[in-house]
Amino acid sequence: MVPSTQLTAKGATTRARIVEATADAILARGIGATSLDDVRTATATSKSQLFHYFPGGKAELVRAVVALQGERVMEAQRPALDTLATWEDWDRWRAQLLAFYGAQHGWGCPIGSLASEAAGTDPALAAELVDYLRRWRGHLQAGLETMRTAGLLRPDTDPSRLATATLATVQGGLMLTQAEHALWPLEAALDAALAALHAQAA
Amino acid sequence: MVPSTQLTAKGATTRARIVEATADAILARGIGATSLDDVRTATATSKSQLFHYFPGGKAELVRAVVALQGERVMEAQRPALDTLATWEDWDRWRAQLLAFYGAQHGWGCPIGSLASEAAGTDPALAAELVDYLRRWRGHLQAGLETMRTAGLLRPDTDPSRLATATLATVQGGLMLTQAEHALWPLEAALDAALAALHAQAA
DNA sequence: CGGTGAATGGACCTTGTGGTCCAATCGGGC
DNA sequence: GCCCGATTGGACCACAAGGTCCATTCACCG
Repeated sequence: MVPSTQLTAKGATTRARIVEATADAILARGIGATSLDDVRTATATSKSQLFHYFPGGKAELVRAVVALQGERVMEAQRPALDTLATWEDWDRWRAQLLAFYGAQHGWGCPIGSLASEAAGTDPALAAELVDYLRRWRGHLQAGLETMRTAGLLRPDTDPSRLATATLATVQGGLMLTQAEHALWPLEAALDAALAALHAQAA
Repeated sequence: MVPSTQLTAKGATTRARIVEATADAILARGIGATSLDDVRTATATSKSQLFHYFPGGKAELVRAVVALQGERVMEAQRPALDTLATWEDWDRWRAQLLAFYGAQHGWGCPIGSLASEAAGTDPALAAELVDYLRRWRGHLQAGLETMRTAGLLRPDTDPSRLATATLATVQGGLMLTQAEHALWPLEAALDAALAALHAQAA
């Protein structure tokens, strides 16, 4: 984690530029189809810079991208994600998701798509991505538990399963978004996800 | 489409063996991470055989795999997929999906995962996969329209959006299945998908 | 049983890619 | 201004992967 070499302000800027450009490239084409030469070209850097800032090579660069994108996705849902205690909170959450993914360069989810790709190629990276997915689900689950306790959801509701299903619907919607190059599948998916939640209302 | 060279029975067998083994490999590791040498090893064939049966090289082989897997996925849902006219039909459909993906070697959806991967790397292949997804959604939509006409669903139901959302939930569940290496996310997702449908019951 | 085209084996080529290395330059602190 | 480490440039390497090619074997058919 701690860089073996000290970073100056200039260095930090360059490093950030590399990570962000790589994040864009990976979102567009995936990990396997993004070469270091692509990154080099997109950032106007040299090979030595890439390995200077990421001594671990491509794997370390990809990990940095995953960390960046993971935080971005979580942050985009805040503060709603932390307090899904009322139906209004869920509506806000829905709106924030649509705003984030609608404004994003390219389609699909930077977490979900990579999780799918890494599952079969890079177990370590896949584990990191699964971690983000579980944290995401955890937030949804916590909200559902709060609402059940508050009597907004039926007592027989299973927050864990319902949170998983909600996340699944969002992710599936994003996959279709990626396939159709349009946002509406995510809208439709979110509608249905919230409908499934309302179906459990007390 | 028509092979430039005639196939004997032996040849057809070899060809099928190659396609099936490649399908397994691609399901496990994805297209980009499956090399022709992997296929060679898995099928005990030579380079010349691969290009003899698939003159178009890897691209043509992958297309054959997509066609095989696409048909398999659709077939696995039949006959329920063609007549989703009652709630019992949807329950049967649910059970068939779980049976198919539970018995499958490896996790995830051979259509959805590839659609996500191909979206950023191979537009032509992506189009083919999107076609399968649209046909899939079309079947769900047809069922919903039948049910709405029959008065089983509220008149203000939008079969198109609801079908999209249902497919999204299934696909998202399969993605989580791939990530968690377990079937239960798909179960939870299907529960919620059917709940969302029932929420539109007349 | 001989011939003909399919089926197979495997060497070889080319390109793309991750990674290494060394030299040159920049830039802030003494 | 000088020094020293951070920064940058870019040649170079090793290897994997897709693809080509030719020679050999196999199997059916007259």
